[in-house]
Amino acid sequence: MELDERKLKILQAVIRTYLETGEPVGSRTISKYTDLNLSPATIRNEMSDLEELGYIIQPHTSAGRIPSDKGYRLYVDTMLDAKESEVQNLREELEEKAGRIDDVLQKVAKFLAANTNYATMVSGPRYQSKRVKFIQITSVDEENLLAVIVLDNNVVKNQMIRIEEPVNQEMVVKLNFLLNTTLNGLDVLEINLAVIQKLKEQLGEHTQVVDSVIEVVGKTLVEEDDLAIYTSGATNILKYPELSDKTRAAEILGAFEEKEIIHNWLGLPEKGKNNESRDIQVYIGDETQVESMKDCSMVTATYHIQEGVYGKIGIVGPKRMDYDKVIGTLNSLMSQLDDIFKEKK
Amino acid sequence: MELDERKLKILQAVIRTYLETGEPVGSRTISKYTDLNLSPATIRNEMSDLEELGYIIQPHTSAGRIPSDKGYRLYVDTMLDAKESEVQNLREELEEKAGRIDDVLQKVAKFLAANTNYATMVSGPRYQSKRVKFIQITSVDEENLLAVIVLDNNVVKNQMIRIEEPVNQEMVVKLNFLLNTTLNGLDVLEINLAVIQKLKEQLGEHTQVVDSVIEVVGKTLVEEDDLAIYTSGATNILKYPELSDKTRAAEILGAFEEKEIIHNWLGLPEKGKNNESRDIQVYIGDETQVESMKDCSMVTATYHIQEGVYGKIGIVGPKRMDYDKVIGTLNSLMSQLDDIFKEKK
DNA sequence: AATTAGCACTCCATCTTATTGAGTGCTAAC
DNA sequence: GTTAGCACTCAATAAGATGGAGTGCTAATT
Repeated sequence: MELDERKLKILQAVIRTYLETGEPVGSRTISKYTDLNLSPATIRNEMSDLEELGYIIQPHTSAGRIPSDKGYRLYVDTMLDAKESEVQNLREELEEKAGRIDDVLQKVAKFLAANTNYATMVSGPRYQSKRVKFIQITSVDEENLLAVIVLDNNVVKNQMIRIEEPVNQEMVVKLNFLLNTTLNGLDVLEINLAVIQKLKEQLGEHTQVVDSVIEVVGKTLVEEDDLAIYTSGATNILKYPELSDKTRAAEILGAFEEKEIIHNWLGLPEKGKNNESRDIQVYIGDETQVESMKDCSMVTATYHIQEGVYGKIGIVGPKRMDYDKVIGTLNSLMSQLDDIFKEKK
Repeated sequence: MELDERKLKILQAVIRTYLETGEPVGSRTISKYTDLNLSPATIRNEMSDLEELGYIIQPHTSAGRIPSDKGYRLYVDTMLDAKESEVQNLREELEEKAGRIDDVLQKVAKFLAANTNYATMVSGPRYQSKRVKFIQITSVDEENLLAVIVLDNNVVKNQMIRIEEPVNQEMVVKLNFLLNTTLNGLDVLEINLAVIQKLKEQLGEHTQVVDSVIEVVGKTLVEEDDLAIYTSGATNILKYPELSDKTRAAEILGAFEEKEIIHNWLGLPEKGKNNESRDIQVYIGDETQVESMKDCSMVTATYHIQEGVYGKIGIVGPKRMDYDKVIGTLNSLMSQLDDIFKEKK
């Protein structure tokens, strides 16, 4: 059996209607909905075929049909129109904040949650390689030194170093010189115990203070930056009866509290099809690879800050999410974001 | 009518039982539970009195009784035993992280949520006055200057400043000198447009670059630090039937996504009674002043990092929360925290 | 050969109606 | 003052009864 034009139209009608109502869709509804002018009986026959083909499902004998994962997939891959959306208003707000990337991303998450009524999450940019550009030790007061480290992606780290005894200016200069000559240009991944040990040796005569400074600087450099994850609208999940069952909702909402979990979600491998030109991916039901999300869908998109520096945005909702709108909004948002970051660069 | 010894005992029994079960408590249950050896009939009479006094409530005619807000309040104020709790294990984990206060606080939130099964929130320390200790402008590369600002509470701010044309070393030195002499020791609240204007004037000959540097430094100083709020276990709310009604749950959980709201909650005025010696406050039902929390209770505690620098910890659960355990845990945790921060200081 | 009307059948959702049982208040006895 | 006894109330649960949306099948129509 083949999917002819008419079956496709009917499938589309079933899905569209279901997306709106969340209720199983019957033949009579479709008969009225479409421009096909077919009687319910005919529709029934076609729907029976569509079920046999695996695109729709009957929750129970005398109910209408709802889309299967396979049905959604077909819909997402072939039946969506490109649409413009209302991202414009966000633009200027973002422009203003563009300095603080974390603010921008938080705002993006909020905006998306508010506009789509789904749960959203945004991961901060991951820098692929980080080289030391510049290190500076400064004496703040008698008890504290301040280490400021600039990486080549212009990320700044700083770390107070508590010291027992005051350090004289000469020593600070010497330390700065040594640290810079040794570490500059090194990838932070290359900075290990051996390098630190070597550093200490090079500084022939060295006090305990110097030791600890070098140690702290080394540690600061190596330390994992924590996952920057911004979420918003997690509670939107509760708006959809099919997800708001208490245990399931608790699982999903719980996951939204754990940055690591979110990070994993956003790290899902890309599916073959690329919708539009942007890196927008859709995961339906089991495709999310997460048991507790088997009744959800997730749409992800990738934004780029500069070559090799990117992060992801994800939107989680029920399978009957308004893919059209979500993808449209994401598309539009992505191009705005890329613009903003490009300017800034 | 007075609250005699026996009435108190019965009230206590009602509350204790209700805390465990969450179900209205009947006279027969109490009759068996207490060591009073009274028949259900007698208990009934006493309970009738207790209801008249406003300490307990009958949800409907033929149900048992549940504590009223007034009943809980009496219980919290007078009937709790001090108890030791299992905070010890947390200690060393915290010690290790003590450097990064935000990590510590996040961990505290998680620990409390996991241990109490309620929703928890922690606000980062608020510094009452912030004076500039030290400013340093450094030239990072041809396109960027880096401003590092240390406040007297040892909070470090830094800000990249993009510049059009390279700045020579001499100018940087001059800038540093000027900024430090003018701003050091000033409270950030005192740094307004006028001060910045004066700064510019003092620097007789000044290029546009210098202008922008001063502007950026000023802005960075004045900018509100964002609210540091850490939450955990919000979804625990769903575990309590009396709160997991969809709309109510959505409201509470939604609030947990908004830092401002949390911040307001934690800023509630203190109630008269102080439980134990620490600043532990209990807000029951309407006392939270938040409509959507009228079926919740909140316990807050204050931790101190140094003189005048403190933050708050809050635990939100159903009215029938295990006050005994929560307060015990908080008490113990607070003293641990205060210790840790003191050492670190 | 495709479409449609008609009809019997299924099954969920909803409403109605018992039934149960926990709990109370009251009265009279202890 | 305490308690046993009893009638009464009311939520929660269970057990039918009803209705309606929807299907699948068959036979008639185009």
